[in-house]
Amino acid sequence: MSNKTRVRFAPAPTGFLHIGSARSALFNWLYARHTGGVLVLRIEDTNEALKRDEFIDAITGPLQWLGLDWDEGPFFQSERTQLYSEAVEQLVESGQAYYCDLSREQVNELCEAQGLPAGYHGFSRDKGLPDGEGTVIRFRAPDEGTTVIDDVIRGRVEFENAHIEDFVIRRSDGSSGFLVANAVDDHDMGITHVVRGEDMLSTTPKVVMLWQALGFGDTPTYAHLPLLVNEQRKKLSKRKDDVSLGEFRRRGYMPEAMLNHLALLGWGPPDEVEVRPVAEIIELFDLENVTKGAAFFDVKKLDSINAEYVRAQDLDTFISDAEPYLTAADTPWPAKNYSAEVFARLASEVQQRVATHADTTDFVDWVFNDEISYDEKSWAKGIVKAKLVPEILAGVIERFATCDWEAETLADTVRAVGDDLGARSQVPVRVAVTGRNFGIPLWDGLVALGREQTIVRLQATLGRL
RNA sequence: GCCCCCAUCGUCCAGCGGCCUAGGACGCCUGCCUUUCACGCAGGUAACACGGGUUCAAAUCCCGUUGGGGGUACCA
Repeated sequence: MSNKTRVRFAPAPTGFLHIGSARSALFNWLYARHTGGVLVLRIEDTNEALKRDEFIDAITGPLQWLGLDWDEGPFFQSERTQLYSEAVEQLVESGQAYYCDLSREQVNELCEAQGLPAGYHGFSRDKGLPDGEGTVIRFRAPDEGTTVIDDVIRGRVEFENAHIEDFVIRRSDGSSGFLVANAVDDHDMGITHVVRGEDMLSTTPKVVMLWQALGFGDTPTYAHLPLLVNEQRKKLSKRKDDVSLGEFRRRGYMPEAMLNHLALLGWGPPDEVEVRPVAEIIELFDLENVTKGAAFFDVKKLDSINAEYVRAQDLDTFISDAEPYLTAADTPWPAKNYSAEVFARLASEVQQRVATHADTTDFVDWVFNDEISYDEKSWAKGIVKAKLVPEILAGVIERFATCDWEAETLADTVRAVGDDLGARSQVPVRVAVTGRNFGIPLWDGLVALGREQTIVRLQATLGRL
């Protein structure tokens, strides 16, 4: 094997991929690409309950969406159990592991009876118990010395061996635990750098102990990434936090923007240019520059980055990316009202204003919907607080009845009405016709809406005053 | 409880002993542009957790305190 960098992304298939895992995958990928190395995808399904096919797509789908490709795998730990069993066997034979028939409850009782703090305390260590039903195998963790992790991000981290109890490496159902699988696979797959979340830092000495006990030689280099946290500064949780990558995709975020934002969580380019092509991120990325402190995933920032990516699209791409949201089943307007031609005329103005493609509907709903609803704030600001509104609306209605129904004329007409009255006429008209006091330029939309419908809305508003 | 990690604007990142009266981005606020909004442009608000050292010099190094987080399973 060459001296190429080999990293791995090794998620447990526990449902949808969340942004924390995606960030780990991304940093592994960036490092692999930056160094011209290899990214291995490994599914850690050592637990019987995790071996479910539908969970695999939940991992690979989002990775592909983000554009994170892997070079080897996916490998499934559930298909490699023989290797783990052999390793466990080797440890038992060499006296570095032993059988134990104590249940968790029994362990707790023993602790209490002997006045010991909670923990295992090697109760069965020297009993020479045989294998049997309900028996587990525990690793004989060294009692003295320290296990040192030279972490690329955190520096030297020391664990006193005395603090590490004899942990289970084979469960009572005969399956091997994740720690052995981890050591065996990282060794077998020639992993040179283990890049993962900081929540794994505490288990690292256990894996290192196994690694040494199995005679694997030098361990990989470790790099523990800062955690992604929620507003309460707690590790992101699937249950409590809004973290599904698929959900962000559904909400219309672009994968490039998501990737860009994720890359900025725990890392920053030396030149402080944040929004940039992935090729440049790869070029500039390095594990050495990864931050130590936990980072909060701020959707506001994502919105801003996404908006920048959207604005940078060429018009046709923007239109085709927005199209699914405009023709979805849940649009605010009846499907039959939608016109791709009309949208195409309004698209460039919409593109400048949306944060995501999904937002597109908010800017054109008034054109395609039969009726509008007035936004409360807009009504207050654009109608209640504006002056001469009845006069403006009446004036516009009168002239709209007969003027050319063409964008420039409509703009001039509204302006003229305002000028004649010495008032600002656009906002009241805008609220009357769209329901809001902000949005794309009115005129092309009005052309599409039609003279009749426009006048109906202006009169309806006048009627409400 | 025990073990481990972390600590610069509200948020994300820069700073790796002097260039820092701490820089950029997002957010927020103001102005310009524009008879809407947005974009763009010009400004503004806002941070080195605290206490001791070390040093001619500390946001940067060391120790402690406080605060936050992670781990403590026959989950990964």
